Amino acid sequence: MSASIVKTDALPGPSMFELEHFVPYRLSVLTNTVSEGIAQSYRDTYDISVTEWRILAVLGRYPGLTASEIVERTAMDKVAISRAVKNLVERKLLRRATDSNDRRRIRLHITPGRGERVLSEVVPLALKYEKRLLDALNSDEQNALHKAIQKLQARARVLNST
Amino acid sequence: MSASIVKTDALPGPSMFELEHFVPYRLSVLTNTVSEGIAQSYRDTYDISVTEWRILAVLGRYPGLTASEIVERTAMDKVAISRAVKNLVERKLLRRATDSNDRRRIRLHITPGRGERVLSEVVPLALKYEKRLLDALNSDEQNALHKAIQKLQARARVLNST
DNA sequence: ATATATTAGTTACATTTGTAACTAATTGCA
DNA sequence: TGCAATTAGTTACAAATGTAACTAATATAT
Repeated sequence: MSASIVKTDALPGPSMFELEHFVPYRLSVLTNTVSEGIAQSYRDTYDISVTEWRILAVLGRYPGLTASEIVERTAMDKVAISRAVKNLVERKLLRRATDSNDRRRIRLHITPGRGERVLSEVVPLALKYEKRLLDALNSDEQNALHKAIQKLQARARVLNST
Repeated sequence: MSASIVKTDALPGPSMFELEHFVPYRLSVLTNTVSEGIAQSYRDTYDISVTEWRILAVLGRYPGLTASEIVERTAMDKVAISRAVKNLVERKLLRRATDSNDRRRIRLHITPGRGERVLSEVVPLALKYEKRLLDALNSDEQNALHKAIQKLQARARVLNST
């Protein structure tokens, strides 16, 4: 242990600012920690990125969505989705089907084989992580969290659009 | 508006999963929205990345930290910090000073000129965004949020380490 | 005292991500 | 009809990020 002593006080005034108390920063650190933890739980066994996992998850619930519809639903970037879909199709986790009414659109489905299997195995892992995470909060605290996320998300959208 | 009707129901069972209700996902979307909003508020005027802004903020509060000490405090990557510091030094927002007791270490200080000025202008922007964001919550809800973030962060750290 | 291990920070390279330009199909409207 | 504008998705290139190897300085152990 070295003897580095650090001055921990600085000028008061307008530039006084504690990053560790700054909510956007704390949210960012928390999100990164959680994402990293969940990715850990499936990355080694299945070889899936966060984007890929989200696409599988949303297509599991809403089969036949197009890439654009996934964009609308998930706030992910359309290029990111294009790339992830390409990869998932190559690995036979997804199947493409051109929409016969509008041949620009490509409907996406999880393959009955590999796709369904991977999804059915990864979903429980994700839910288990979420459960163990939320177990840190009692029921009231969980409700408060849900409400806070919902309200902050709505507010942030408004702030950014103006 | 085209006539694309989408099946919105899927098989029940273990793979049934609603991404939009999944807390890690909701946290991620919220964090991205908020980060984007704050970055917007200073990116155009000052030319600063999120990492650079965090380094300035923490050095404003704790002058003379080394890069490693910033790593410990901020959960940012040491390579990211090295690069950002290099950039900030080139732009004369930071000054390097080799520690005379341990010449591996480089103490970092915000420059009295440009550095202090940029920090003193960006801090209020960030705080203003935070305030407008948190105004979506009443005082009780804000306290609940703080508590939730703190507890979840602690839990996530534990989950990831095991 | 000297060899070995550790620590701070940087650099090089590969991978990922973002932005903009592009192709193909469809729509709107003159 | 036919031609401009829009939409879906991809591709190409640039910028950002991550991983690992590296240099320099210090600490440790024999």
